[in-house]
Amino acid sequence: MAGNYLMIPKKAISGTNLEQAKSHNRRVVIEAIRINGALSRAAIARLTALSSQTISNIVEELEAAGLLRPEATLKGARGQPAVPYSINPDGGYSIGLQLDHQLAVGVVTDLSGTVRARVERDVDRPTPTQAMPLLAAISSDLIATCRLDRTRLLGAGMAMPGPFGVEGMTSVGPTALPGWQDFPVAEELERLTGIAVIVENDATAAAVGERLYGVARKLDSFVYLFIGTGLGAGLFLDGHLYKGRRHNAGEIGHIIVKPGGLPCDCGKRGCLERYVSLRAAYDRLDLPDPDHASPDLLEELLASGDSRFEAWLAEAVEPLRQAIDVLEMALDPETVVLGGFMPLPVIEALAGRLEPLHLSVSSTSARTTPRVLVGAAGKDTSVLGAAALPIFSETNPQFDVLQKPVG
Amino acid sequence: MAGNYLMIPKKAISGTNLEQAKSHNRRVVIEAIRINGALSRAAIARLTALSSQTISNIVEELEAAGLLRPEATLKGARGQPAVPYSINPDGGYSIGLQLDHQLAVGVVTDLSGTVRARVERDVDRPTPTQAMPLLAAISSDLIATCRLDRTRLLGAGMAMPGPFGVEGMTSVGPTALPGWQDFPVAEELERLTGIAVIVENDATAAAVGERLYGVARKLDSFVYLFIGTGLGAGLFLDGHLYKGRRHNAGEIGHIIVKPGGLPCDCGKRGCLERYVSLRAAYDRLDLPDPDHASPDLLEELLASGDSRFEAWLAEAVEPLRQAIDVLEMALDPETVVLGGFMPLPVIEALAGRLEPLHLSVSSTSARTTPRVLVGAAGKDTSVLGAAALPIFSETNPQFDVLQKPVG
DNA sequence: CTTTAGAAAATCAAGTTGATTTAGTTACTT
DNA sequence: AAGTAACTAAATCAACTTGATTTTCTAAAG
Repeated sequence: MAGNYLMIPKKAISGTNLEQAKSHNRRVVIEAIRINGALSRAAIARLTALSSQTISNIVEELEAAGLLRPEATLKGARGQPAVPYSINPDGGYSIGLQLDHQLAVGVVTDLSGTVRARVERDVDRPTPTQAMPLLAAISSDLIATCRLDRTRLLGAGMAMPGPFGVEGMTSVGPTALPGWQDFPVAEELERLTGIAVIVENDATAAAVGERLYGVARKLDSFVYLFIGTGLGAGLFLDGHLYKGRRHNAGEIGHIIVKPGGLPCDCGKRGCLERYVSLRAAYDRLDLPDPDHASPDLLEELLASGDSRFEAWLAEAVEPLRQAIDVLEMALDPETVVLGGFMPLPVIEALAGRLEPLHLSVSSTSARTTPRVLVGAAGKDTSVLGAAALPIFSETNPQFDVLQKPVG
Repeated sequence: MAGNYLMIPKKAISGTNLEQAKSHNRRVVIEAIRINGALSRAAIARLTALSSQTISNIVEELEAAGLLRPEATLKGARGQPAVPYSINPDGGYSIGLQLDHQLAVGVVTDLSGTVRARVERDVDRPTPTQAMPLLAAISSDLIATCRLDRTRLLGAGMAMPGPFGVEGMTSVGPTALPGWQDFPVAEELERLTGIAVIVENDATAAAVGERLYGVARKLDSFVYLFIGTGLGAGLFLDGHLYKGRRHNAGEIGHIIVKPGGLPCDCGKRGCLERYVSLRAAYDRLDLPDPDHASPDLLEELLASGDSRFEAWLAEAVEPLRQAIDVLEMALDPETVVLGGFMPLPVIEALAGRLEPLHLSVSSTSARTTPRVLVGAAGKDTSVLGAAALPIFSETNPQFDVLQKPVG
């Protein structure tokens, strides 16, 4: 009856102890403040169901560590006035890196997500050997221009197009970056920079950004639909980032929305990203050199009311609706957030034409959020998200934190 | 920048303490044994990264509580012989209930998932007022026939077709049960039986069953594709059951696989479950009374090589392939498990015709499990899964366990 | 065949950690 | 002056850890 595929004794989920519990509680405190804004100790205690004494101790520690800072005492209510605490932006910094077909971007953000420095370099479908030194140079530039306190650097996050490590998909076609299949990006960047690096696809990074600082701040389950050169989704489910078995969850660019439709380099026909993506738009416009077109062009064409661009818009809406439908049905999220490299006005134009959305499990009158939201971060969404990755991993309450490191 | 949709202070994730940690560790021990079979204390300690002393204490408690029992001492190796502990089947019981268009089934299982009693009643698209007393009667029958020790009853699980509470979908069409929209099933059953009830859709219940006792025992992330009257998926992701914001995650019966295809009662055209479901098969066979057809008929037609049934099979394969593709792309699971009310030979016939599957993120040579597996539980899969629900919720390590009950 | 060394499992007892409890104290409003 | 809410300090408690010890076996040596 049982599956005999894995006879190796599976490593069990590991136990926890007081130390892990404390780490969890610290994260819970930070998360409570991040979601709700400045909070007094008493308020945190109420929200987290921890005793006020425990919260006092944790807040004291976090303040000493520079992660929290007291705000002006709140007078006007009965009783002893409360001292609200907020997250100290200077409590930590993070480097965000983004690599795409034509652009490498790097930013430094503080704990509040504010950009402290930004660097941009042109690239042309870079291979790992070209990109690695460039990204390392970008991060040392960033550190230098900010005169960054390395001890306060939480790490670096990097966003790049997925999928990762799929034979016949990762390196194939105009929406993929060639030569990256199975390249150990994080390890190599860590070696070059000496900084801990977290690599995610651009959609996942963007999702984390929106969750920490954007429209998804209070959401437990949402999907970020990232329209870039290709198209992918970042999944934030039940308070956790869901990445999938091989880090490829959300790679829905190649789901079939029109059986027998436009041929795709992956070998299938009618893939979603043949209709909804920068590349799809470029192709539809019959640009002379679609490999080197810029998203800005689309913004201009939209503003000028270009008829061919309008035709693309019209044709893209139904596949996009289907993508949203599929995501809603499969994941029943609180909302779907739209964003990516596609210029904001174009995203908004698409969003504006979506109604009526398909009937789905999201079609209920008892909603507190709209079914579709436009992301807050604009076209830097994936670098900002990348920078958010280390902050997220250091401060978000997660199941893993409760697990003892085994070995 | 931030979303202003929820100005009510969001309840933060809550903290933890020693008590929660202990509860978590107890679950971790049980889970380790469930996944790996009988384990000595020392082995559990290694697996869970807890100290052997801690494990000794926990095992002692669990044995005293009747949840674990010692097996024969393992001699033959050096050192003091190990005493393996396994889960005591009689440590607890659970009631599983299942309701569908034509059948209500109830089972009692023990902690090992073994069926101790089974009851079946015919129904005909029952409304809540018809079904509730029937289900209550079934559970008291079960308790009586087993002479069940009520103190060892962990609870009851119930599986029924989804989606739940979606206007224009829950109660519409031949694959839905009418009159159940917004009916508080769990509350009502609890009131009638005095037993704690967990309600899930049949696919989710089946997923839990396969995870506890079936082919998915060692898997962290998988999808159960449930082919019943309609079609839905149960999602087990990163060691957690993912249910979605409104308990409707995985309701992919109404994703569009053939734009402009067969009309569906939900108002769309080309929905998946118009091609892959019991109902789809019945419809394709032009049965005189498809509302009262039985899955057994399909098994007979398959065995006899009926040409119309073969035609349905042939037509169902591509939509099924697409469904698997969508699930793989969206969730990058370790595997997709096939099952449901569709008779096992038919499931196997479908599975046998699936190759070649679409290229997806699951297409990689570095796999330890096949992309598609057939579920182990057969057509009782959803009742057995339902019975597994309370056991799962009482014994599986979950994030929530670490959270203090607030209030 | 007996003895002895070695190994692994299990236990014992003391020690540590961090949340909770209890009993205040402080600093406001009314 | 009374009341209230926020915060603090010390003592308590629960559960994991540590390290030494005991138990019970196998394997090798005599």
